[in-house]
Amino acid sequence: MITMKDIARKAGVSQATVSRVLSGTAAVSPAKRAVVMEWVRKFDFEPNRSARSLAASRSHLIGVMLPDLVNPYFSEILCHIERSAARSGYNVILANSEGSLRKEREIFKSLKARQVDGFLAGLVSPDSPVLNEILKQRVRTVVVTQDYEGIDCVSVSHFQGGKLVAEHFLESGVEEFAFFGPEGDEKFLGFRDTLLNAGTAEENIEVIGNEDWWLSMLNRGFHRAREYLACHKTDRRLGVMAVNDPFALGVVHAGQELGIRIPKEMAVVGFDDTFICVNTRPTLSSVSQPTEEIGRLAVDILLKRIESNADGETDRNVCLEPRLVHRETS
Amino acid sequence: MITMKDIARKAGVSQATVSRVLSGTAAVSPAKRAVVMEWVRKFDFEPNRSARSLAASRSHLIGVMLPDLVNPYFSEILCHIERSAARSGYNVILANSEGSLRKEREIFKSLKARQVDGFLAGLVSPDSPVLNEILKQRVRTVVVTQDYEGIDCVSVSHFQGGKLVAEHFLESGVEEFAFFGPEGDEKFLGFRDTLLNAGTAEENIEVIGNEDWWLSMLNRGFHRAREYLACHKTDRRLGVMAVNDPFALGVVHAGQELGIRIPKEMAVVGFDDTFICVNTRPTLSSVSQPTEEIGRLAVDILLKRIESNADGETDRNVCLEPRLVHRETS
DNA sequence: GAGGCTTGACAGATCGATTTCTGGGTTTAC
DNA sequence: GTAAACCCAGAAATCGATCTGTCAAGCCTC
Repeated sequence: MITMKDIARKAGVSQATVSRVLSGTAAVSPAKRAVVMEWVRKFDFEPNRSARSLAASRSHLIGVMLPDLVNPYFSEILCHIERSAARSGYNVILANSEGSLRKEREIFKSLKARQVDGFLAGLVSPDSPVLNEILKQRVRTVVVTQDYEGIDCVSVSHFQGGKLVAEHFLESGVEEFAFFGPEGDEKFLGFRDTLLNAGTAEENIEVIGNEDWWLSMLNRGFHRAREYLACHKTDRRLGVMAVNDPFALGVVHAGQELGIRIPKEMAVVGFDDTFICVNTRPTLSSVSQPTEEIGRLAVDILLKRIESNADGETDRNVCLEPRLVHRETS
Repeated sequence: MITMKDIARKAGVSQATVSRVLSGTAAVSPAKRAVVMEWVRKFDFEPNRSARSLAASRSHLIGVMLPDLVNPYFSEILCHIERSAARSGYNVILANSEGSLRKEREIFKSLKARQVDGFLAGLVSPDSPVLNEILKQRVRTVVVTQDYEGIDCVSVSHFQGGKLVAEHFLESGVEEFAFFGPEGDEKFLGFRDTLLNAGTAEENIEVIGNEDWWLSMLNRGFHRAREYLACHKTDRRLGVMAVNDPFALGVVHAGQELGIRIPKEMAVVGFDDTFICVNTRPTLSSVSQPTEEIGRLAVDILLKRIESNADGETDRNVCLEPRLVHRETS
């Protein structure tokens, strides 16, 4: 392997000078700079990043931890994160917590040991043990898709999203309501609050799938939905809100199999407005989140923290507005 | 930051001993080992990976380069790669080439500088400039989803996949054929070969979307399909094979908008059999690729190369068989 | 109990960069 | 004309681990 020392010897300068030329941290005379650059080009030299990280204690690496990689919502965010990071000369080290708090902790620990300059994390739940670490400022982190006090966050108000869906259902004459997803989810709270405030009776709001629902979302969603719908015969119009699009698709699919007419007898609204929505029949109504903006902003905020060493400042908490995209399932 | 030296001092042993305990490379007496481990736990110590990489010239990092992250096919593979790697104590550094040869080269160069122990790469095309680098064994690489001579590859025979679709179309009385995707694609070759061998006239086989089709696949697919179908009125049954599922969905969607009955007037088959297929109406026929196996095998092969230092051996070229999954669009 | 072998542990070199310290040579200032 | 300021560049320390060389201690064996 070719090192800076080699370049220095070839160019007849000291190693320090080569370093200065490459990192641009200090002035070097044009003449020497040119000689160095020539040899750098000749050998197609790239400085060893491990050595660089060690010496400078900056890795130009950001850790990205997400609870799921197959859900297109996270894929999209990941994609935009990677792009923004690459543009700024950072690489992304990816880890999937698969919805497990244990893995979340392990990942944090191991990536911290990798000297990542910062984290972008979609957390599994508000009970996540890594929240403490983040709060203690042990690792620079921007949380994506959730919103916590005292931490940099880029999120969409899920509460607001739930509210939008509830309002939409109420306007369109839905009388019974179901939420497919975990009860503690903000969007459910927004959904329920709005319904209750509008005078809906508590017993007309049901929650399905309140256990660990992350893995094999799709089949689970479909099967739970079929189960539920099969024994829930009624002639009042049902409105189902799902925790995400794949789940909503499972519900639609199950409904179709059982001969339930959509949206006449049952309205379904998903969440995240992933690209699936427009490519399914009927097209799926969903709550849209600006994934590009989320990814881009998260990286921006994190890099600003990193590069200005601005830890003391108050948290930059960006909350974007969701939008209900009304399509054929509602 | 707490280092091995600190642990050594606390435990009253030398740094080397701490290193041995942690990496298990040499024997240490149970007594000392216990003392060391105690302090490691007490401080929740993790050795600095940059330093470790530098000294051992092993990073336990693998670079994953894919041409697209939004297409669920790649998401799934990525997900399985990440999981397998994590299980073996490796982290994944992710880069998206976005279908650009220039980016592919840059990514390779920069990740090589990061001292990755190896690469998993889905290449953009057989002209990719990084193929040379790989062949020269400059970087240990396993190519996923394509098959090249003299390189470790894990792939599915796309040719065979195309053949399956062609046979399926022929059996079900399709008379005109279209392929949505780049002409050079192996699956198209398999598709066309089979058709020609069966006596189909060349002018009944059309290729649409022969330019750079990677970006914003979906809208492109839909619009191109609508364009094509609108001016392609005929009463002979049309069979469309698409280069991937999102693209196929675009075709279905376009067909529906134009009032074309599916599968009666037009049969559509996608590729990759991603989870979208079963969650769209009509359900989408597709050629299935075992993404889990691909991801797992790719990691296995790469790690075996890395850990046994077995560079000289012949390439391990795994070619998996595709399977046609027949659903409602055909 | 002397010599050979194994085992355990330390000191120190090393990996390949960054960065501080230092000093020679120039320019600016008064 | 001398002092102060400044710019460049080299030597050497440093980052935090791994790994080699060395030596002491313990255990057999004869």
